Amino acid sequence: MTEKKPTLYLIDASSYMYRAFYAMGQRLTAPDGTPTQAVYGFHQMLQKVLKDKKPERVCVVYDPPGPTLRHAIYPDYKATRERMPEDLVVQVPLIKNLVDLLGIPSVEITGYEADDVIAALARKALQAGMRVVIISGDKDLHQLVREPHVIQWDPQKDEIFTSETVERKLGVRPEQVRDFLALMGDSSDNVPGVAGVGRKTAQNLLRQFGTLDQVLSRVEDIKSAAIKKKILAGKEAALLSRDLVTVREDAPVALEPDQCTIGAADTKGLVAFFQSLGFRRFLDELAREAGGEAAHAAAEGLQRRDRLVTDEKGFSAVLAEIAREDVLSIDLETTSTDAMRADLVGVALCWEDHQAAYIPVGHTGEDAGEQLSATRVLEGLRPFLEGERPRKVGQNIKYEWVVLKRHGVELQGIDFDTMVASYLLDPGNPSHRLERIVAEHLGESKLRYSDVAGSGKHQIPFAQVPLEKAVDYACSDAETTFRLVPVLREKLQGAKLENLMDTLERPLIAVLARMEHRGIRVDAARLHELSKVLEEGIRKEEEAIYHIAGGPFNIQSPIQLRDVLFGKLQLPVIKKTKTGPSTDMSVLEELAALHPIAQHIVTYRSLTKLKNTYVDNLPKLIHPETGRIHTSYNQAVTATGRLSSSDPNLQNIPIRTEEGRRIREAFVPEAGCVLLAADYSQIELRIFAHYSGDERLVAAFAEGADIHRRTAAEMFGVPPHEVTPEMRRQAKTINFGIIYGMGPYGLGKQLGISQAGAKAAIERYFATYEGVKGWIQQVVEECRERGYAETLLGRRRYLPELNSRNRNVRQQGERLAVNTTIQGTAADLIKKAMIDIDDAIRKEGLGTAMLLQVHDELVFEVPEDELDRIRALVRDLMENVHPLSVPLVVDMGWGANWAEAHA
DNA sequence: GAGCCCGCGTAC
DNA sequence: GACGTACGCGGGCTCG
Repeated sequence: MTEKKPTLYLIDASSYMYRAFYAMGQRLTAPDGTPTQAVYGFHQMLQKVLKDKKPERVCVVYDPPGPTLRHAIYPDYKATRERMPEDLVVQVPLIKNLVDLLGIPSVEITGYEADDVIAALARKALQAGMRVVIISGDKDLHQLVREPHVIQWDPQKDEIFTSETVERKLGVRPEQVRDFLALMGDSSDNVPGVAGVGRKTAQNLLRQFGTLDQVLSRVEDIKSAAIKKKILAGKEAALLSRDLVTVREDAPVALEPDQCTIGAADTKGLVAFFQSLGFRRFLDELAREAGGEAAHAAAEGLQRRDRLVTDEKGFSAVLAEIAREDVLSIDLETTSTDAMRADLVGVALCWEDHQAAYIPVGHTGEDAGEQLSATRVLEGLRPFLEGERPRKVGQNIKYEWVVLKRHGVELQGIDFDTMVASYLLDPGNPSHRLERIVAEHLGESKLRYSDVAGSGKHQIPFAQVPLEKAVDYACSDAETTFRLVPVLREKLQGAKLENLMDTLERPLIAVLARMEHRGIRVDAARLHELSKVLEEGIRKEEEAIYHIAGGPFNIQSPIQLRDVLFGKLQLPVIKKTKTGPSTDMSVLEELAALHPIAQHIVTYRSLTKLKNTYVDNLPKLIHPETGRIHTSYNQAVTATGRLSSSDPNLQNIPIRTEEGRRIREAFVPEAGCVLLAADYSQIELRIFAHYSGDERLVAAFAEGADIHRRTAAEMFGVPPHEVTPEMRRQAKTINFGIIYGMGPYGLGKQLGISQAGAKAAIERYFATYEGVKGWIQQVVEECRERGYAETLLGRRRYLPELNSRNRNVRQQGERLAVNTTIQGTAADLIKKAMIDIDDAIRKEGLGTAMLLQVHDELVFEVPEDELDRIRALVRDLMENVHPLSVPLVVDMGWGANWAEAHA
């Protein structure tokens, strides 16, 4: 039996600090706001090493602050590196503290990079007869690999680097890595390498000559004259680069491999440490594994105390406590994510950190046992829910509002919504789910819905979830929401977003809830008739298409359609998508000149679109009890601040075509009412004029001119009455294109003119409106400096694109800067108008209901005798929502359906 | 069969 | 690669 050689694990700290910092995908923070994601990720990495390898000898190696020997050789070494982000800088001492608390030895030597210290320690270990595992993802360290004695391992990607894997990855053996990097250079460390020699050439040279020295001494043997020339010219640079990339083994390390044993962890210290950073998961683990009394106590302290309330006694105790509180977090558990169809299953409440209560009212699982009735619970809670106090907070509390309203309770005193707050802090983030918000702002992981109810087809209704799990889940929702409130409020304050929250988004919640709850009446019979008409039209188009194509096929299948158009019929490919030739509208329009099938496909598409998306689906969404359609308005989706609408989306109901308008005819008012549509005329262009301050643009709006006609007249140098429809169309396209940041290419495509012609048109536009160009440049620059676009009411959207080194990405950022400022301001204004109008309607006790918002349009259901009053009120509040340097103008129409209201 | 992506088309 | 913001449909692919 041979004694197993001990192994020394050398951890390259910087590598994992940076990676954890950037790779988490989300920003974690401690309760006090300190960023923590690098600490979190670093600890995860350490745990993986400790658990998987149970190492006896470990050493964490840090990079020292300040210059190293390499800077003496080459002052520009790592000169292109950006400085360590401040959010990471503050985490470095935390990480060092963590390593010490865990009892893991560490070393840092002034003037020597971690790589060099690792090499020196590795050499010592080999001499002592040990094996070495280098823990790092860094390719510079590949040069030290000498299996079986030295290997490199990246625990995060679980990648092991041996001679073989290094060769597969880089195309050279580990001992050639330094020469390889010396030849090709390393842009991340600003190592120059030989100009003109890249990865491939470097590989080929080393394959032929073995080492850099051989390459340089046998330069005459290089076959390619061009490469020979580059090597001769770059000899100095190559030698310098080799000095830079070579890991040296002579760092003065006092620490001996034998001393690198893990000491006892300071459990008490770790508990305090994890507690201060809010790492509940690690605390739990510590309590489970270390079993220290202190850890148990601490985990206990952070552990929620959940109360399950199933009887009158428990419920009255809860009510008595709530009565004394200022803030109440509420989360309803129900049978559906659709608030208009949801029945109550339970109520979770929280009014104190780390404590929550769950009151089941509709559990049907085997373990359900005694429960209070929904009616009883709502009656008991009513005074608190319908009063201003306690103030109510929730995650997407609009949902609670609608469900409660359907259960006869009108929620008042909404104080805060964590979803909305998270959205305001970073509207570009695609998720504002509670689980993600908790991870980002509390640094905790949370029980997920799928953890208790399963997912996919295994998902069970919440009512059947075992009560114990249900309590845990519901309480965790209510309680984390409660604790998020002060954290998010402070962050809103820090970002100057508190006012936007308090005066716009929060008051909007109840307005939207009322709109959703009210819904809009839809004439199903009318849609049914339309469906038949469309069906007949579709049948005819199908027939024509099959006839031309010489047989039936699925026109809705892009693959089959491509086959017919570009295979069978040999039509030219105009445009390509990722997967093949495009068949979209712009392509078919071009093909229409060449072949009759194209027009039929366009018509077929438009008819099936209307039928499938709208006509046949809207009736399915009519609520059985109200006979109306209740869309959901999402307040936390768009990057610009607009609302979005879904289930169904009532913000993209057709209007531009005749058949499309037939669909709007099916949206009708209640008997005795009319539908009133009020839309802002050219709101985005007006905002653009306001911001740019361009005198002619402002004057045009001040005079009430037809802006597209005016633009055409100015650009083409003709009097307004001589502007042709074609000229006006071009001007209109440019007006919109400018807001979207459209370039000559896009404008040319859109107008069907040459790119040169489009370029000239844009130049004419800028010459006409002299203030525009300057404002665009100014707003882009401001956004770049601040890091975000800002709207009139202070809404922010972060635009990291503006500092990208990639030109395309940067230009994209510039378009976003302009467009978000405009679009987001329009969103601010109509949201404020909605709040003002809702207020006025309620104050005056009117019977009118706001039903829909379509970005620049509001739709109301108005009792006939209120129409005059409402028209005046809506116009006044919309037009005077906020003073701008141009007037805001509202167009209105009304009638017996939504189409008529637009006439 | 569920879940996801793609191409496409509707709105502002 | 080139014009911003959304939602949702049908086809078709992947995965279990």
